[in-house]
Amino acid sequence: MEDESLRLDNQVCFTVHAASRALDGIYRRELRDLGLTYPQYLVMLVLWEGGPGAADGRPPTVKELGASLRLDSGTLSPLLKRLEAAGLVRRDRGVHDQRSVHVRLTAGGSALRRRARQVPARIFAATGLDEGELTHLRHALGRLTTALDGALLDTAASGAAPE
Amino acid sequence: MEDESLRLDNQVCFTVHAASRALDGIYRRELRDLGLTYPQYLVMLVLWEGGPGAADGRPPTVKELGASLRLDSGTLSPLLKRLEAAGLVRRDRGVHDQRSVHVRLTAGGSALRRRARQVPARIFAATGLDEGELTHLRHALGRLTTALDGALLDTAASGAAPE
DNA sequence: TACAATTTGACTGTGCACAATTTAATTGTG
DNA sequence: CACAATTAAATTGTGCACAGTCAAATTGTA
Repeated sequence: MEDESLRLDNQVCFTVHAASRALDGIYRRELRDLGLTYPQYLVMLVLWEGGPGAADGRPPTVKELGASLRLDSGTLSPLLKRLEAAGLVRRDRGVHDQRSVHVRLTAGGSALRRRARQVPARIFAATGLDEGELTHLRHALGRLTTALDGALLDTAASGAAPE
Repeated sequence: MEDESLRLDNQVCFTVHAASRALDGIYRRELRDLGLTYPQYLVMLVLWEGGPGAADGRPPTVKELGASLRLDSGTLSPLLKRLEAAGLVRRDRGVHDQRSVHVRLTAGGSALRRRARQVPARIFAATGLDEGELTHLRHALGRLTTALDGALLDTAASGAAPE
């Protein structure tokens, strides 16, 4: 047989994967009435909060949205177009820098916030965990993600050491 | 402002999502040489273990594979076709039940196991967590997934209670 | 045997995620 | 001003995930 700890990390990876999909399933159900998917909901959350540049009155760019949610343009561009088609956001080229696309809520997009208010409570209930467990889980996953991102930066090095 | 615990669960959901993607990125790097994606690697792991019906000498069906990995045929069918195209597995209709498709390793698929042996250790190292933390995380995520799956079964009920 | 119900897997369409490339606009430098 | 380098989005292609639908095969029952 093999080292138990090696088996263990596979299982952890699997449970992270499974939990992510289970969470996606719950959000799918809770957001169906709002016509949103989970990633779309995340984008709307950021916009409802005022966006990454909430300090300024300026609406956030695609790049800023992507940075705060860790999504790239290949994911965000079509997603934002769908939100625009649904009448929830507007996309306008920047005045100063024509490369930038600023994303702002429409009246309909802002109005949706009220209907989305009950979503977190329902998700919280579905998790079956209490506040302390969620906090602990959040910290553990945060450390995990930070470590993984760090490991991913050391790309070229750490070549396959034989044996 | 709002209840802090409501904010918290959104963050947990986000960290699960983020951790899942970070993990996917690490696996992408570690499995590139083997020509596998993470879900494909999971399928190969199950097959290397002998499959869900390891007790019998019988190779597992697509349905059995899906049950053990929580993947449905819409995901598994094309995935297995890619593994077959890569020469790693063979798919044969069952003799007794022509509806079933049995999946078995080819010689190449079995041989790949040796090259994949070092993968778990590298992933384990990349997580930056020790065995105890991984165990704890695994249990917490397991409870979370179980609760979410349970909540997902109570679909029709729990209608939107207003107020 | 004939037929309805169930089971199984494939197929289609939508959407997320990421890598790689492309295009357009800006900035820096001579 | 001209031109190279950089930056921002969009686009393309591959693959995962799931809902919904479909066809084929089996099973149960009359």
